[in-house]
Amino acid sequence: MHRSHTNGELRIENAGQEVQLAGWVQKIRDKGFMIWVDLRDRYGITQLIFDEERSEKAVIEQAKTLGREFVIQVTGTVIERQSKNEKIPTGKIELLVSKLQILNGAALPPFTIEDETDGGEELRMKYRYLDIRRNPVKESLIFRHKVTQEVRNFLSNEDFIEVETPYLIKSTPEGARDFVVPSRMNEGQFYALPQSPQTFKQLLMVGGMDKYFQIVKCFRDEDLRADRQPEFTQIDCEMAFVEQEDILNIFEGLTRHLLQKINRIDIAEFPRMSFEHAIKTYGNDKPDIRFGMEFGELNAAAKHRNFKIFDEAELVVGIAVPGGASYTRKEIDKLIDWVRRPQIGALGMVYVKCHEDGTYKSSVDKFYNQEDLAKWAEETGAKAGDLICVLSGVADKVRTQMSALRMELAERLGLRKPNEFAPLWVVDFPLLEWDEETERYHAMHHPFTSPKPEDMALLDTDPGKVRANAYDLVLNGNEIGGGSIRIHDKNTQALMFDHLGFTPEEAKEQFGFLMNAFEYGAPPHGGLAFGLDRLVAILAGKETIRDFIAFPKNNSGRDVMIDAPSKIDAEQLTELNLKLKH
RNA sequence: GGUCUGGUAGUUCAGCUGGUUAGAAUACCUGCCUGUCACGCAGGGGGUCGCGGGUUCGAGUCCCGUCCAGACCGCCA
Repeated sequence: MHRSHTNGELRIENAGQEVQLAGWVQKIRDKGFMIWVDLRDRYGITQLIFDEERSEKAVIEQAKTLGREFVIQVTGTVIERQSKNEKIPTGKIELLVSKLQILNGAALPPFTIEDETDGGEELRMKYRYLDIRRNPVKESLIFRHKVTQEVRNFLSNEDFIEVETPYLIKSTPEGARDFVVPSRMNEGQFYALPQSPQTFKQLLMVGGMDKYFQIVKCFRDEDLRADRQPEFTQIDCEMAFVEQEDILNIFEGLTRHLLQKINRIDIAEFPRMSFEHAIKTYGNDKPDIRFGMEFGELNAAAKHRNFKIFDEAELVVGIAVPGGASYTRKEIDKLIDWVRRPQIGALGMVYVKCHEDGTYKSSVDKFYNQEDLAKWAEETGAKAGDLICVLSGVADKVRTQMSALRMELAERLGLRKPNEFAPLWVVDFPLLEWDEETERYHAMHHPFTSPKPEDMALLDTDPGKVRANAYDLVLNGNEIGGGSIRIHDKNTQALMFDHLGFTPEEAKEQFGFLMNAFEYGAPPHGGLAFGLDRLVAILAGKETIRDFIAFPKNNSGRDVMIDAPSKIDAEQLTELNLKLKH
């Protein structure tokens, strides 16, 4: 078994050479007098030829037994093609086969191994190893490799050290549900798989590692989505002796580096936006700023005109839809239906058409005159030819609804261009978030996040108002990274746990190791983590992260290829001292 | 935990208000074809309509249950 070249390599200059190739049979075109076989490997396709006149009969007979996806090795002479194929790099040559060896036969694949496969999602996942033979999946995995390689290059050049942290750690009730692993040697006790290496990277800072990173699997036992997997990869980073500004600068640099190396794009603007501004202007904390359509708050110009719905609303907010004035009644009704779907949950939508002649036509002309509507146009930035969409209600709900509408309209208008990139930092996140269910404050980021010193006084009087030294990196409407300056002294950390409703005993039980470490000279530190799967997908201009994961799980957390999770036998249960309820 | 959509040939799908022998494309098999590369032409095989129950003279089609898949809400510090 030997190959002298790959299937993507041979050119017209190689004509006359005797070579050995190996790979999979992509396609057989049997014309009777000649048989062509496309031989495929990771690197490309080379056409093999078996010819009545030039090949030995035995070799032709052998070629007739080939099937799709057979693994073969051939020896032959590179010759110039009579009819060339300009579409592939090897299209000027073909290999006149003198010796054919079938290394392995193949059952008929359940779907076609082509760029546009006929296979559905489930089937492709069940036979993922066949799916990976297809160009789009193969290229996606190679693309991911390039991204991680560039991440390692950049961070290593910046003196970061990659350190591995354990996967079998301790369960904590904060945050997402843990995946849990029973311990055989410690009866009745369990490890948890890390939701992130958070505490370990902080301990590495105490250990003097200064600048750390790790490309690391994390695990969260929560329900999945198209872009959410139970195990996913983070680029996890932490630095000591830094302030927020230092971290933002380094990772702005990493983001620019990736866009430069991977996408050949130099980012001009890399804005920073406060959480508050993002919420008010875009209705969420991960704004897509590739396009405008910013919120205009219309309370002043919409209330006290006897329109009851707006008068009773906490917030009236509008956005301008470019060119939307030409929408028909039917199209607008459809839009109204769209915002009224339970997933969005708006009760209705008011609209204003901004005509070219400077007049306005609204669905609420009974209550508003042209002057009022002109004011709305001003607030939303609507120009002649635009449509203003207006929603009202409880402020945070309206903003969420309007944000969904903004994204949907931008999608329909083609404003979310996959090869355009607009990164930004969202900063000054609130430290705490009120949780209706448990009726207490939760850490918005995590309990190790440092409050802004100037807001410390509010911690007792108005905890919801306290801002954190926390930041998110947002790219094209996706949160791709988030982090914070951490608490590094014992007393502040104890205070935080207290505000989060931990008793000192609980805090000690769960995070005693961290509090202990803080007694021994913890440096000021902070960091962040990128979601690698999503980052890679976005850089590639794709929506689904699954193509960038070699062996992803399905909607219900199953690996349909290996059929996991699965039952374990009674002996294993006994050994682990476990008993199933049912 | 909830809402919605789907499950028909190896595969992707069509199949109308219930009505003869369930179709198309593609893949596969056989034959033909002197330059194919989405090859072409002729022919052929291929189905427990996810599973269980019900309504009906009659169910792929209607109803109930169930399983599986997908999208979303809740959830994801």
